[in-house]
Amino acid sequence: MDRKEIDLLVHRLEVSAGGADFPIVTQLAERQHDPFKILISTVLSLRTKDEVTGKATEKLFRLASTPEGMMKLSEEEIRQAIYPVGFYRNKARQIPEICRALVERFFSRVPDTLEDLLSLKGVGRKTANLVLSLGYGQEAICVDTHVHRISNRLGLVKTKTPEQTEFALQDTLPRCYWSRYNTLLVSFGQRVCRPVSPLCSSCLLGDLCPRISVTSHR
DNA sequence: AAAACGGGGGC
DNA sequence: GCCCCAGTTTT
Repeated sequence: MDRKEIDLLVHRLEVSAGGADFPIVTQLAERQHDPFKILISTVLSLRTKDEVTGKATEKLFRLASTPEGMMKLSEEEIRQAIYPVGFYRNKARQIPEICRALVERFFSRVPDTLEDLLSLKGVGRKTANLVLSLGYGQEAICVDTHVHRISNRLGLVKTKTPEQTEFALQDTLPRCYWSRYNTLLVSFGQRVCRPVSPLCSSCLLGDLCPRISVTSHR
């Protein structure tokens, strides 16, 4: 795919995804420039729907809004605040640990490099790249299941794992699109090009989509 | 009753 | 690479 086709693809994705008035885009924008909030809400969001995690994040931040405060919360307090995100074993336990690590190792600040972020227990490539992209305004490709699935569905990459997708997209997409592509594909993936029963009738990709029986592969 | 959900860790 | 984790909603 050459530069012109990529430009067109990104533009059509933008239109199909509903542009800036899509709730997720708005929500993400509101959290911008607060890396700590982005980090915590992303940990909460793992395998959980976004509307749920948005509310949970607000409730949790009402209890404590800094790493110092949050590391003192008990698992039970956190569990109550973040209901019903699920996966409490991981989340309610990891959040104070992450906060403690921030305080002890990073002067109570969220790191702004991939390596430092990945050193936090419970933070993987998806979370780390989202913090870089949204929290620090760096161009970073953040690959979740939506980005992985659709990038392959569109034939943009041919990869097996999310990590391979991340590197393949770095080779394929011009850097100026990296962060935009993240947000776009998440909206597009949740709203239009869903894992099952995709809404092809309201998709505007047209001939840019291979349209090989959409149900036959992810 | 299954599958799905902005994954990550341990091995 | 594979397996485990584990709660709520959607199909």
